Amino acid sequence: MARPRSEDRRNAILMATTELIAEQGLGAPTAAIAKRAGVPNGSIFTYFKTKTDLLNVLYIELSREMTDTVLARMPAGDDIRAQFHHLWETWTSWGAANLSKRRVQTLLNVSDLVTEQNRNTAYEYADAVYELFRRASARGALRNSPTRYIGGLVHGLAETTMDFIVRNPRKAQQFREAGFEAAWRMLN
Amino acid sequence: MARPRSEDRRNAILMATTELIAEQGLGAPTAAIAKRAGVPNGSIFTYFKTKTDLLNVLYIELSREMTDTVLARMPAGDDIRAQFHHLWETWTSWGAANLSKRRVQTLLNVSDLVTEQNRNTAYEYADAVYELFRRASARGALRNSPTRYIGGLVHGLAETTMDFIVRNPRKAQQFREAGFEAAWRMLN
Amino acid sequence: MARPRSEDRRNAILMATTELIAEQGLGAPTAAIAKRAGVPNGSIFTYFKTKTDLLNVLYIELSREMTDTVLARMPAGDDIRAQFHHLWETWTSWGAANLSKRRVQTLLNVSDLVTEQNRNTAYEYADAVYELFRRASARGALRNSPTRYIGGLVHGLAETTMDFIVRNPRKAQQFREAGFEAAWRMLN
Amino acid sequence: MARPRSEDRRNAILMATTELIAEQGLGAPTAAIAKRAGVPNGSIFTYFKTKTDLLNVLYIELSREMTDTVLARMPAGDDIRAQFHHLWETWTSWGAANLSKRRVQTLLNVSDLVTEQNRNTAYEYADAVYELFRRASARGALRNSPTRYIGGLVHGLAETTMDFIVRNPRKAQQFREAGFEAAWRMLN
DNA sequence: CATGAATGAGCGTTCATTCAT
DNA sequence: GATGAATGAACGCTCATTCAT
Repeated sequence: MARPRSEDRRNAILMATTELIAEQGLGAPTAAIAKRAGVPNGSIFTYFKTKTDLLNVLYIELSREMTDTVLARMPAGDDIRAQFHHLWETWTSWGAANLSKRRVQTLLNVSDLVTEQNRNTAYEYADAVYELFRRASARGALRNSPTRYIGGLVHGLAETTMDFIVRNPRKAQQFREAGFEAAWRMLN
Repeated sequence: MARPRSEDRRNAILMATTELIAEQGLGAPTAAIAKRAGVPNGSIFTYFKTKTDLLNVLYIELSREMTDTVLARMPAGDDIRAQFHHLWETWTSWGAANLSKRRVQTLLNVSDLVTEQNRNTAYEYADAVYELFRRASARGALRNSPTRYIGGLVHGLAETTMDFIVRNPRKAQQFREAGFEAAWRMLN
Repeated sequence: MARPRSEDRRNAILMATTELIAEQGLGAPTAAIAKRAGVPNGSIFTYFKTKTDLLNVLYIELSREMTDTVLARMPAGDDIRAQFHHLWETWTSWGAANLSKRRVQTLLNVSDLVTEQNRNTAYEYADAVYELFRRASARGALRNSPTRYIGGLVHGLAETTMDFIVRNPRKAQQFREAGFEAAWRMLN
Repeated sequence: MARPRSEDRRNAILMATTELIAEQGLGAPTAAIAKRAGVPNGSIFTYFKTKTDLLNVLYIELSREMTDTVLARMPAGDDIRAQFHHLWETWTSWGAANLSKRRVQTLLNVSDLVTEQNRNTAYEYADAVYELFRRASARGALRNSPTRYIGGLVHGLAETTMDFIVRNPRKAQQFREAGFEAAWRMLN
């Protein structure tokens, strides 16, 4: 009966958080976030219990968005190279096009604000991605390594590749292709 | 020219900084660092102009230590695989044995506190390392990629490998070996 | 005129307030009180104009309950000692059995939230009690002192006695008896 | 070698705290206290770790001051009535002359901010006072009651008496005398 | 130079009250 | 009337840096 919580406000806060964290780091003040989002500073805390909670939610949402992006329109069938290629392209494209989101992910990944539980949740959500890694590496040097380790390795390569694409966008295609080939060789 | 016991203090501060940043993140208060170092809190600012300056110096010192470590006892001659193997072993061993230092490096790498200039200085100091990467990849998929990019890719793999070694020390050798083989394939 | 289930809500709020103030002090948030009472937080302000108003009402209700308690089954007649004894017993028993209510009274008594007017209202409601004090002290050292002062003195003794009973319930009877005798001597 | 902590500043903070707590209650903001004391608001926390700590220190200091006051110039010898009278006079005089301090004591006494340990410290410091109570009541109704309980009873009487003196200063002498006589009878 | 107190802007969070639904 | 989100001033406390001693 009362005014319902507004999905828009919640999203505005999450977007503002992404922008400000990207600009100023994890220390970005909640008051500044609120201002950017166009809400009074107390409202942050009606939508998120603490700043840490806000950042955890953001972490989850960004992880999901990234996973959804790389899995969307994934080629069906058995052509693992094509599938891995699709993943690589959509991943690096998303990252290059979403600088703030990626920066926030990077900062949250190395911070100790995100709970282990939420890290696991994100991992599980990306199950299909890891399954792809596993299949791609089934006959290579990593065939006996934990899936999560393989995922970590690919993640490292993708991150570096996105960094260089962003720093030198004109050579984006070269980085993307060289990176893909390097990753594929690593797995095989 | 003589700096009485200054050098000791300076080092005490740098070590304390490493420990506290590793424990508490970049927000670790200078006063706490001073306390850990056993020096009065004002002293930090006689040895380093600002906290940012202190962190930049630390970044440089850690980079150098790491570079020195991987280059020490590097096999001479033409056996690039042996050389890369030596680098991989010393690197991951150093990282697994110096948790705090590595954590600080990670935090500083993603922070915007370290100046571009200092990042370059560290890069240049590691020249021989990058030269090794270049030679190791001279005939592979990355043969036309910038040396720094290649270095970034290897760095990503090493980081991931150290993370997993630390998290599961009993399988250290397996991660180290699988990681080496994966990196080598990536380069070739 | 009919107030549907209002009376229930009002009482639920008053009870919840008693509990929470006892637990957390006068700073207990209205939102927490509402939650404890099982009503939406806005409801507090439909039943009470402000938090201060709520506390004033509570003060009055607690005062009345206490007065009613000590006067209930009061022996009729002229035996003042018996009457004072009845009052002493019921008072200290009520206090020992109603920790939260007594704690709230204590906090409100020393706060400046309760209006002078409401303090007077409570005093007047307890008229018969004070009259008993006056008669009990009619020939003692306090014979010329204001009734309210005498009441204050007895109140102080009763409070201390209840504190000690609560802290050491196994000796309740000893405190109650010694306290009674002490009070009686004070008055005579 | 550095600037030493200033006893003056510390005292200024304690005095300002006393005044502001008396005026506004325990919720008086530390910033307002600092302003009143003429120090920057951060200074409060160089002299006291937290607001709670400040209040605990204040509690102790006020307790000591009161104890010192009532014991100063205490008549030597065996005349217990004279000694108790001295205590009663100095106590009620001190209380009537130090409104703010007494108000703060009252507020702290019922708050849960003061630790049990500090309450005990204050109690122990007042040892000679309690010893006097014990002797004064050695043959009365309270002869078998714990000293601390007896002290509590006397405390209640003194508090009430001071309240009435303050509210009606012209009758101060009457309250003081009647109160003394009442207390003495209670004890005997 | 050594020391550690001084400084005050800034932070995350709370909360009584209002008011849109 | 019932509901609970909206509001924003206020709070206790922190901290990099300065500077009196």
